[in-house]
Amino acid sequence: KNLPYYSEKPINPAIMNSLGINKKPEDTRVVVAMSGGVDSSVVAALLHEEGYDVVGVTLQLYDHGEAIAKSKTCCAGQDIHDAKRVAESKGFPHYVLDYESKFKQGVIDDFADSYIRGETPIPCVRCNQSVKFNDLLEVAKDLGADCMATGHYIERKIDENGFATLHRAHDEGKDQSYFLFATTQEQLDFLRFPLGGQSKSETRKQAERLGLLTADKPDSQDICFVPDGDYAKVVRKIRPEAEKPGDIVHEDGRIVGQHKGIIHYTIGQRKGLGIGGGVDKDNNPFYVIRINAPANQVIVGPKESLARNVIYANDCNWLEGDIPLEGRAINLKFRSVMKPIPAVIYRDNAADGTAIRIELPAPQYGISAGQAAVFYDDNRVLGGGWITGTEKA
RNA sequence: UGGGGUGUAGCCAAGCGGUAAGGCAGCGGUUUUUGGUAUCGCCAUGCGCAGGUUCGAAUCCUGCCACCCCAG
Repeated sequence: KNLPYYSEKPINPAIMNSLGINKKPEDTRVVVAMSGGVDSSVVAALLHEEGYDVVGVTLQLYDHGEAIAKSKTCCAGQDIHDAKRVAESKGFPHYVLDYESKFKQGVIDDFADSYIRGETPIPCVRCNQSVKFNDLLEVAKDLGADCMATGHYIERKIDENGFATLHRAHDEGKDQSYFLFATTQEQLDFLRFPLGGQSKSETRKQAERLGLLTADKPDSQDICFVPDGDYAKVVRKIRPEAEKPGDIVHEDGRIVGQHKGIIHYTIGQRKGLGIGGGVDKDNNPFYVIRINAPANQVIVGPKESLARNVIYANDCNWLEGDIPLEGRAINLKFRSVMKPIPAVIYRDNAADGTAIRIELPAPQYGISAGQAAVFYDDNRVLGGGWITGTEKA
């Protein structure tokens, strides 16, 4: 499943429509994944304006009662109504699919279990990976679509051989490539990201020009299914047994405080530990260095103790022809908001072929298992994997 | 109850007669479709308590209290 995949038929740009399909727009059916926000609304309205056979689909992902009041959400409550009204106003069909149970199994449960293991999950990647680019994409195919478009800020380009490649968005501030590293070549062949080449402000302007009621909706942020920023509450609800208080242990072995339960912490975290001065000589702040889930301990230490120059990752997705065997120089992001840094990846032959070792020339801080390591060649997305551990060599 | 020491914000701590540094923690803002980081701002009308000296005391004096150490 993680083997490299190539399109059967290379695309000839000369005869393509704007979505890269060799048909007239009116004969091209495109399913637009509409979250209820500005971006996907614009995508749908724009394609409809171009004359495409647009079908809007919105997934209902989680509890609609609780989320209605929250403004920066997607895929629930008010957002579903907004998507529907955009479709109605433009006159293209729109469907709402109940994916609550799939979302719970594929995203929310994984989120909780990851925290319980002492990791730090990225539900947004899981969501793209499972519900959106797997399940919804299948639905789109069932609907007879030629492709599926989303409002993600990421660019899909056709290379000189006619194959689809992924690239960071032009609007660097909005680039979502970090959250889409798990997109497979097969999925990429079917997907379209019309906003990847434009800025958010352009999208807003288009929304206004098109008269969309979502034009002024705030950007979504935080985890969509966490209503008030209290993600621990979500974990607690699913796994009530998960929140056991325990010791905060200094890396030298001293017990320096009590924690509220491992799920409240992540590697690199400084705030919220409640450990005051006098523990160390210089009153330097403490950071979470490690989370020992079996012992129910949070291990803290000075910032230097966070330094790492080796990262291990597995379940890697590769969008380039060859899965790198050894010593491929790439640029790395292990956080959504960071400038890519140089690194070298080595394939781990001992594992199933999707595990790798990453070496960093300069140490980095606060890298947590459960997060993603995403690889770039300049702006091209080469793929990425899930961080399983780190090392100070 | 012989000797010595220390008592400054939740914690560490500077100041040693001129009107309370700094750090940690905490709180708030900014940044951000993950956690987090980073960054900016706020945070002691009062220095164990009570008197006294002085124009002026956390700083000097007296008494008391508390804790620590060494002797018992």
